[in-house]
Amino acid sequence: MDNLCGLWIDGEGRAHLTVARADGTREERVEEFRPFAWLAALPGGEAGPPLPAGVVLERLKGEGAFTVLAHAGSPTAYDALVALARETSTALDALRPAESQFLLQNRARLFGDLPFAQLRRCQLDIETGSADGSFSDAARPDDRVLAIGLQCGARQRLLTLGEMTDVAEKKLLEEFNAALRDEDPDVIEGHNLFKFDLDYLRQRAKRLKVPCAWGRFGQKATFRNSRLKVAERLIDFPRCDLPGRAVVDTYLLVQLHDISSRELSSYGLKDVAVHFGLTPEDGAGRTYLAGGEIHGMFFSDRARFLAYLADDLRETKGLADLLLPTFFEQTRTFPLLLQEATLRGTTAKIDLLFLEEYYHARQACPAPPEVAPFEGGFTRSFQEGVFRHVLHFDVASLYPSLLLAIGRNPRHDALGVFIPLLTRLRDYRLKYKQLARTAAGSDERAEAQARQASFKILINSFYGYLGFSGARFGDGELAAEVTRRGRKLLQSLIAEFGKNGCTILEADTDGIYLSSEQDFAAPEALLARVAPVLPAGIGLEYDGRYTAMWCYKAKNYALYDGEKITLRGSALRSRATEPFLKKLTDRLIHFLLGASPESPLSQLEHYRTQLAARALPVGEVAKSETLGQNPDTYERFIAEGGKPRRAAAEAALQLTPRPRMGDRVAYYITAKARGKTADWQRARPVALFDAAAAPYAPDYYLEKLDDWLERYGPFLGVKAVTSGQGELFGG
DNA sequence: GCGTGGTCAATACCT
DNA sequence: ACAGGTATTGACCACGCG
Repeated sequence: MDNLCGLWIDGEGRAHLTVARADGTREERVEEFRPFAWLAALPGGEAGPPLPAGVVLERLKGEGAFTVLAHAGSPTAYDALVALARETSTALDALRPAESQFLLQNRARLFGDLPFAQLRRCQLDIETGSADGSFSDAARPDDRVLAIGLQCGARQRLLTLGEMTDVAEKKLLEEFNAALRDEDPDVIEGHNLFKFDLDYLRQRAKRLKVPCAWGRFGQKATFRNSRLKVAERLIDFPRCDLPGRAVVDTYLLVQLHDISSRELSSYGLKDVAVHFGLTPEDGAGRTYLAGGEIHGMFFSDRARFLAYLADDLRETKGLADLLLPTFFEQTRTFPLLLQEATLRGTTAKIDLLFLEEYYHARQACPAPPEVAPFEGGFTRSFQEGVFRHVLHFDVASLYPSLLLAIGRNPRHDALGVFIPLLTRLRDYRLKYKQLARTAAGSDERAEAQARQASFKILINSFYGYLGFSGARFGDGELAAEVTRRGRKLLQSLIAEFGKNGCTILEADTDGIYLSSEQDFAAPEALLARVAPVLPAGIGLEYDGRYTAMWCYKAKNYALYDGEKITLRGSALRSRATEPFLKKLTDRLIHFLLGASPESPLSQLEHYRTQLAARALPVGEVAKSETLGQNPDTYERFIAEGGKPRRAAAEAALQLTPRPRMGDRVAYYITAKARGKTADWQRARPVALFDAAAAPYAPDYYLEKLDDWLERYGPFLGVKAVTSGQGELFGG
């Protein structure tokens, strides 16, 4: 079986395919490609202007915003079509990139039945030096690329700079081009390679007049500014595309992974590698170099320098081993490139499956609908305080199950693609979930596990797709019907558990925490008594039990199972919280849940003393926030009198190089001064901490301790006392 | 100039 | 550019007070 491992549409409109042969080698083929686009009408009407040469129009079946399909025989014809559409004000909708058009048109997918282990992967990492010891900057002539590390399967190529000259650096960049050409990888992986490695190499290559010929078929890289949405925040990065290859940034994959796991405190390679167990916690066997040491080590101890580079490559590969298979699976499912699978959202992916059917059926396509705001899941905190004998139940795949139970396709899905697709994906997932447990080989089990996990994510996003105004086949009313049934269902469960003598503690969307001493030993029996209230096709599951639960507020609670503590909610685990307050809250929770005999109050007093003496490290008091906009944008905004001003953004303006949107900025608050009272006027980056000239303001942080006590004291039986500490440390 | 009480936007989190 | 719901924080404004 021939498996497609690379695809590129050239400027002449030809498709260049890289196909894996059975022996693992790669073969190139060229195929014809006819670009296409959807049009809202015949350009200029029935008696409109003549069509450009090479353009063929077809009227599509059915109703919809796009009733005409246009095929172009060449890129020139295609450009003429776009121009004609613009001149005649005819809405035109084209899939991007062209590679997706090709895949959709041929019902083809990348990788076919290629095992992940046979994907030709290459890790990349560069080390750079700076003439003056500061952070290396590609724009400075004398800051240089010292080494380029490539790891391709078992082969490692550590290319190094021969001498500190332009000639030598140019030679290094040329060697890199040659190495990539020889290894011919399907994928290039690196940690933060968009924002650092590739960007740095691009700048040096431009300066030294070396082409960035890193693509297949001898093609050059292209760069453009792009943006990725990771949960609530946007990340800005200079995207790099290589014809015929995928570029994968594990720094982005790690952040996408952390949306659901939320266990990472830093996204840096070294920390993440330890978290995932790729390197032992004590760093044994791993060579570490501080940023400032790298340049010197290149000359003083080359072996150590190279060991460090090799370890970076090893960790990067380990990360991609864990995080890339999901996207590899998606690429086999959707008509898109692997790189697109890592950088695009779920809407784009689901849209592609719809459009593939509509294209081949020659059916008119809708435009995305208006979606009115609608009510979501039922959420309520029923109790506050500490409870014992806690059980957790939840409904299995609530929203997908409800969608299938309703069985209705979105309003504009004339072909009825949605429900059959969801059914098929669910059946696939169940099949692979089974295989992940029972398959003979461990590789096979891992592959099945990756598939089922990837399908799970996809299935769960179908509901969100319906409610999104950018989804071509969205249907807000159907989404609203799903949540309405979900609320009703959860409330009937709450009532039923109540009838069975349980104390309901907290309910959120599809799950219920309750306390019941008599059922604690036999939760399955309780489940059997309650489950009959559920409609067919909806299953309730017993998910776990806990010796104690502290209920704080809606969506904010802590669980203790006798071994470990689980925290939920922004109040209890926000990464923006000052570390010393976070530690205090952790102590409180351990104490309340019976995991520790020590009251947090002694620690609180300790903090008071330390703060007063400014003995607490600045890292303990600093807040760290993710930037929601670029510092340059913020600067322009305030220059025009924009408000409100923000402490984190003000701190970002003080840093060089300036951080970007999506980066985290840690800052502390300095002393109050005349005309400088607000936080934003007193904020200073931790990176610029100066204990003598700009120490932190103890009174500011002592006040935070008072606020903490006022908020959490009642759970310890402490009445809130307002102290006058603030006056003692002013100025 | 300073505290207070209210609104609003931004951020981080949950299912 | 998948959804809505909740908690928290800080900026800002109007206000009263001195």
